[in-house]
Amino acid sequence: MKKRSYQQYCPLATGLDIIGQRWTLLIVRELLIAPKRYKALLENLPGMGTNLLAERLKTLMNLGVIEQIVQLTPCVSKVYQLTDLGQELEKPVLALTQWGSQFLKKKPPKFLFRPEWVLIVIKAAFNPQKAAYLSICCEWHVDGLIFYIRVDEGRLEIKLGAAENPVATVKTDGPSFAALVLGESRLKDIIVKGAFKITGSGLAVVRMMQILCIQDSHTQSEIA
Amino acid sequence: MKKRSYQQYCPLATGLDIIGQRWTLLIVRELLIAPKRYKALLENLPGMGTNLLAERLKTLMNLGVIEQIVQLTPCVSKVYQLTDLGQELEKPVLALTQWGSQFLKKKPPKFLFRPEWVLIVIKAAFNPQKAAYLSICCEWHVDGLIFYIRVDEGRLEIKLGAAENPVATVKTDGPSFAALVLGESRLKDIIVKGAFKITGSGLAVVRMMQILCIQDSHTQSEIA
DNA sequence: CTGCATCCGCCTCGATACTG
DNA sequence: CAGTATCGAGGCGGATGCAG
Repeated sequence: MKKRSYQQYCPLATGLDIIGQRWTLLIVRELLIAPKRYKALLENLPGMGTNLLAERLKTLMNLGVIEQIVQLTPCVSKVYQLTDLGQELEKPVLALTQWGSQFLKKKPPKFLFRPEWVLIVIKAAFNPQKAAYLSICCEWHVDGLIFYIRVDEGRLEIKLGAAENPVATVKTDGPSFAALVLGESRLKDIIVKGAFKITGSGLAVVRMMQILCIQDSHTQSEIA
Repeated sequence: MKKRSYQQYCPLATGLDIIGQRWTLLIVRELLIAPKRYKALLENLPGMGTNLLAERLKTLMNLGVIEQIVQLTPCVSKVYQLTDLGQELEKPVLALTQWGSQFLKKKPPKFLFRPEWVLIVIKAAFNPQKAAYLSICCEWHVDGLIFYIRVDEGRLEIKLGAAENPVATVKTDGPSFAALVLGESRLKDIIVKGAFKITGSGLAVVRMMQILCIQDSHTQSEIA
């Protein structure tokens, strides 16, 4: 039960002592998307032993990174969620996500995929400057997952669930959505393939995707 | 020799497959400060097996994160340094550093300490808005380590070595420097203790430290 | 002396089985 | 559903050996 520590008076080493072990940041990723119950975490983290998950959750709770609460909607259940301290891990997670995305392209398609993870990529790649003077809200249905993306006054909002007043609704499949966001496919090609069904303003969707797709760092620095 | 992978089509998981193993990000931290030779890395990472360091370095080289070059100054030697790809890890490292710094305060003083690490904290905590309209360059001698910090037009520059035209030169010890940057001691108290010797403009040093010290997140959000 | 490679004991991890 | 218990395998840490 004793922990392995770097024993260094350094914030990075101290942080890694807490969230640097295997699987821990992936647990945080899952909870950044939404609070989840024990079983849901296990399902999204295949390969992780159930004992290890239990121990990680216990440790993170002791450290005040996550907490366990009783959720009332949509049904009564015990779920784990990030505390404010844990929520502050969003910045590091997004930074690592942005860095890691350039290695993703040549990955075998056998790997596990969840459309929620693409939402993190969008957050990581978001550039407020590109979104200036735009105000769009789209609802998405990707592999059964429903969420909306709202861009307004240079701010980005992504939430699970249906939107209130979307200007467009898009239905597509996970791989197409990922390829689009990662810049591996063009919107035009995916629409032609028929994997993209738009209800409402198509122009709004086009505009939004111009903002959300990953750009290479050269392009980004030009704009900044 | 086979690697353990998360097998997920997710940028975060992919990134962690590369730099998520034990010690790897600390190697990156060392190389973010300056290129180093094998032995120097080993000295700054006590507890790490020499075999493990060799294997990590090899892996990182194969992945294009670091490279080995022949350094000519100050003496001819083979050193490891970050590639452009590796340099892009600065953002994640700084983000994790900022997060981890709030856990640092109650750490036992027996832990290993290097003044270079404080430089990363300064970079992580730097807020361009606070530095607006300021132009200061100070040279520091901390536990024998010489470096300078330049603030100019909202930009921060930290480099090892002597400054060209510093408005002030400060000599102090590592713990005082760390306590100051981490906001655990006030500049006044450290000067009174005699652990702080300023040559040149004392006001410049005071101004600069107001910028460089860690602020709690509440204060930062007020300014932003 | 630096820059690794080899060997070995141990701790962590991953899979399965089991319990409240 | 939410964990706990168990155990084999593999990554890690320390000591040592060796070549340039």
